[in-house]
Amino acid sequence: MKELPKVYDPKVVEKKIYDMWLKGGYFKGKIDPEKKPFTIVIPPPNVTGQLHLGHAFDETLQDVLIRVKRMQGYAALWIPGTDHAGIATQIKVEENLRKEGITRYDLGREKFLEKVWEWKNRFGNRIVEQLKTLGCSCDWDRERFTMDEGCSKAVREVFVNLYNKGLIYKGNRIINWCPHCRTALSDAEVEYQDQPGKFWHIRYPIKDSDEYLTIATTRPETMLGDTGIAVHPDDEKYKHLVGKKAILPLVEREIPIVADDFVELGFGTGAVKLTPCHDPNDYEAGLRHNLEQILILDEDAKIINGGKYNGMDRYEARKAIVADLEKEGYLVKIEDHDHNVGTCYRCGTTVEPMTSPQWFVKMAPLAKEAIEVVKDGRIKFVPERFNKTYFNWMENAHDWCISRQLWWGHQIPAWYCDDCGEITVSKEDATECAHCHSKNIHRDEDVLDTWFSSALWPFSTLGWPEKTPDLDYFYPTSVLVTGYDIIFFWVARMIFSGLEHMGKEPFKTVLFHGLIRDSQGRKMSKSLGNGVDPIEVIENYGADALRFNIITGNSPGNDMRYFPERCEAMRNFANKIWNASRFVMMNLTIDKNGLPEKLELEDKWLLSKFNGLAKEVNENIDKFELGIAANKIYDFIWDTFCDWYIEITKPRLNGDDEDSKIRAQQVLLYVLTELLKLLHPFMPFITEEIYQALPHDDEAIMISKYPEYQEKFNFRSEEEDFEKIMAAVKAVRVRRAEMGVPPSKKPNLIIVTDKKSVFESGKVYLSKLAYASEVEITDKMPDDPDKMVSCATNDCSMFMPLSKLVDISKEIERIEKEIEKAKNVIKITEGKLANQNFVTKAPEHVVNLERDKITKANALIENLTETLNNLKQQ
RNA sequence: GGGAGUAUAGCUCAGCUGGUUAGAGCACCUGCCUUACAAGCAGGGGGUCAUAGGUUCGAGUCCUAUUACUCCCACCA
Repeated sequence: MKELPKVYDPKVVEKKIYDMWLKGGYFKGKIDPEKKPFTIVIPPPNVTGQLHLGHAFDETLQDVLIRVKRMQGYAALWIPGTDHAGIATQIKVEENLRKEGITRYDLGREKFLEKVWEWKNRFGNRIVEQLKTLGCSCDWDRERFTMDEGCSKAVREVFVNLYNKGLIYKGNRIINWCPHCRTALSDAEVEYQDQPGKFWHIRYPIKDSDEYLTIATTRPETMLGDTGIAVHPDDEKYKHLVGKKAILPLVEREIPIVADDFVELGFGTGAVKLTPCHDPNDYEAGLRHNLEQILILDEDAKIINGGKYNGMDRYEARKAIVADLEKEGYLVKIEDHDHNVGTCYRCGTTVEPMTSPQWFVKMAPLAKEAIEVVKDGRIKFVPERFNKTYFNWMENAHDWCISRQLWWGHQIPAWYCDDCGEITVSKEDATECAHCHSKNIHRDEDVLDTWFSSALWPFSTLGWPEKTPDLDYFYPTSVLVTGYDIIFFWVARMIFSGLEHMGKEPFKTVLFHGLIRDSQGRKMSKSLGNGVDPIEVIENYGADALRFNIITGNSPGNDMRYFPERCEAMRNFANKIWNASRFVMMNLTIDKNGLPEKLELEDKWLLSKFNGLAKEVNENIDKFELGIAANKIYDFIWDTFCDWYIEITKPRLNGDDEDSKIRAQQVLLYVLTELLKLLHPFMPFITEEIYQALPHDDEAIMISKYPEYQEKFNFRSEEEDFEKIMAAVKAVRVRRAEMGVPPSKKPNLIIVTDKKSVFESGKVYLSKLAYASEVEITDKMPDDPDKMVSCATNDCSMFMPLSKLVDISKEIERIEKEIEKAKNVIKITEGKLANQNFVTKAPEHVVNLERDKITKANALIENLTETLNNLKQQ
């Protein structure tokens, strides 16, 4: 048998094991008509990013699921890949260029893209390697990238299909513009923050009148684009002004006053300036009232069409305009006013709403079935509460702005004809206008939103638009595991995309997890410097410890705090398994795994307990309660297997009964192996390492069969009998601890019981567990009980000649207390049973449990009273 | 303005469809190096399950209200 070191060292093991798996080809997802498919697609991390704890969490959940399913006999496939992450990556490369003092415009599109590809090739592998150190069992041969050939093909296919169906259109509509990234953003990419601001009250004179209207605004510079004023139709204060014109201060433009009920009565001054090009509400109102659209900001948020303010930055212009308004007497007052400011989710810059010619996906027709599919359960969200969030978003989603003024990404497959002005959209690169056949065409410069390609991930990774066997077999995927923070960005869009292009939902279940926060509950971020590098954790504690830390104590959809100390506890657990396995190996003289015909009471107890564990763990996993499952395995290994069963086998292994010795080994080996299998998805490395060192049937634990409930191991009565022995052992230990007797002091132990045969079967190990020199099992009380220390359970009274150590009066007191306690239990229970309602309405087994409780308590009282009387006789 | 979540031991959290005396890890206290493991073993202390009502034979678990914190969504200029 192999000699194992005393302390488990993950560092030497993990790399070796991972290579072994790779070599075995166990990660490969293979089409097998005999098997059911189980598919997961990885949420593709940014190709140039590096692993953070959030990924580690996400990937660990997926790896646990995929490993379990693989072991359960499914054709498991986990498709890995990375995302080109349009804005994020482009920003990084641009930042890098800035260090050299150049911008992307200096390089030009083509050269710049070369740089990005270089960057991608340089860092693209980093995160993949990091996933491997975590133990992810992805099918690396199928690794994909959202800008690889296949994905590009899928993107074009989708774009053209949707365009032809009228679900993609180009329009000059109001969008969110990030002046820093110099691109349009979708609604989802804008983060709103409450910021302290001001309310500037400005006086707008009415034409041909001495009257004026006062209007409050948080963005005075936008007045340059004002083309109207709205008041509520029922607002008595302003009714007479509707239809008249106001003179826009500073600009001197005449603008109409209109009535529109989007104006909220009683808010602000009751009059709203309308800037159709720079506010979504005003845009709509402008359309309703046929107002002129004047764009006053350019790509850098500098003023255009603003006369003397032209060229000023938006904030500079704000200052200048406020100063001018004041100078000319238009400024009524300035109030403090907090308001919600939209910021770019990538760079944090305040975005400007503005009209701009962009591409959009029409949401309403796509949303319909996307809502249906979750409502009717074809897609299940775990936890269910995210349904509501999802419905709310889907029902109200505006059209999705998909064009980005970036260079890194999928360039939009649309060509404009310089002759007839029509648009040609095509899967292949167009060479002529589809309308007038002019060769005089140029391609749209813009690229698509990153999430446009991510939305196709569940089928583009399987080969779509080709009709591949993979697609046929593995789609729809089984589970999608992701954080609730990208439900809109990604999950929602995958759902309508899958339905639209595949005609089938992209996954059956979505498992949402929460965010990992730091130990104080704060979000981990670069600026706070509170991020935890999982790679560092793996180096210190091992991937298994990290995985187990993350998995346990977490429930779906809830955020969790990360405590480094917990990794220590999990490393200790790994070490515990390691040493338990060492113990088994050290005592092993057999070289084959298999259970004996004959089983002792404790063997049956262990097998029966394990059987229950396997049942529960499978159930928990089916319900995605991975944390609970992991905890149960932890408890079983540590408590049931190590602290009880291993201790019990020691006398057998060191004893003279060769037959019993072998049988103990067989049970030890069998249960240890099964436990390792049960644990393997959670702690893949250490379980594989140990499995390889044990006599084993399968090539690798990761392709062995996942344990499940087996009726033949259901030994209920043996379980109960053995627990009687456990109770006795615990009672002795408590008594000794109370008296402070060290384990080295080993007295005789007399067990008085009417269940002699049960206790007889525990005789081999009772002395060891109860620190006794010898154990006598009898149904007669000892002659001199008063000279002994005693304790009792429901099934026995026990005596130890340690009376010198104990104060008789104290002992009497203690026993009386115990009797009191037992009597109290009886009182409460009898009260319950006296309640006719309880007895008739509660299920029978519950009532029986209560009855049983009384019987047991009575037995205990009897045992205790007997002892007490003996003591008192002195 | 709408929606959701959380509130359980000193700390971090489990507790599924209501059913024995509410659990774990860490921390704490006592005693042990008992030849697998001191990264360990045995024992222990510590909780009116946020508050107030209600449903029920029975509530940490279901319902209603309240409080506190967190998050998401929304066009109050």
